[in-house]
Amino acid sequence: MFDVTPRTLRYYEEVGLLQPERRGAQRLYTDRDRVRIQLILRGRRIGFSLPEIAEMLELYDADPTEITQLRDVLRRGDRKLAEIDQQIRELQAIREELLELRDRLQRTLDEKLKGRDLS
Amino acid sequence: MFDVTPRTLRYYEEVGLLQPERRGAQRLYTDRDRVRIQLILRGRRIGFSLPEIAEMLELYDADPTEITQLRDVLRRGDRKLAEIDQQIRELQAIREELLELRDRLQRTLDEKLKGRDLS
DNA sequence: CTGTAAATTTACGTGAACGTCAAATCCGGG
DNA sequence: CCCGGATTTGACGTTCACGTAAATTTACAG
Repeated sequence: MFDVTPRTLRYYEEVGLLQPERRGAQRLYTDRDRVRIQLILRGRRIGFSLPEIAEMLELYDADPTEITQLRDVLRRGDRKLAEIDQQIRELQAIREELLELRDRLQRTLDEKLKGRDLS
Repeated sequence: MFDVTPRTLRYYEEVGLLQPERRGAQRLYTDRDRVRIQLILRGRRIGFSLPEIAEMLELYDADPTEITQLRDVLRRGDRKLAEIDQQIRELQAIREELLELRDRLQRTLDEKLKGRDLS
């Protein structure tokens, strides 16, 4: 369904990212599990480690009854947001550089083509 | 200087990302090397593998004399750009979700505080 | 109940990206 | 030239995120 092997799902369970129900010995992945799997895979695609992803998932399923706990979750969420903003900035920096490089190459290509026309 | 161990630099050299000069047996890291090191580290921070980073570095130091080669480099650069744009989009998606979550938590915190005031 | 296909468990293997440690080598100062 | 500290060179170890193969166990049609 998500192009993921059973081994991977069991590993995610092993490290605490998933807790599928059991019907006897078989694992039952609920909608909640499927959502979490998608979040995990997206996190992996952008290079987060499984512990980092775990931090983010904890933000989601935390049901903080205590005000101090709630403040704590908010603080951790803000830290994560700052990290992500930083990462976006780094990606945009690389993007800018690649665009510059692209323009340079494009110009030298244009020159070479013009030179060829004149010959 | 960049908070990186000698072992790491030698490993990057081993896999072809760096080619520092030698004064006798000692490695001499030039400005060019230092720039490359920064690019490598930035790539690592945002989760690129060393082979992926190698691809990008090749784009920089390619000096394509042949027009076909130049077109090829341009094409590879565009592919990389597309990947990076995709990654930025995924990060922004996560960012949006975290912001939503943050707002929800903030609101329940506000309610709890209001409830406490009234008691 | 029984065979068998599927799911689980257990355990070892793997590639990437370094860490770590010892041995050898180099290199500048006296 | 000699020596002590720095650098280099293997070589093996480690962690993460799974892959893989074998042995069990389970589930279910007939």
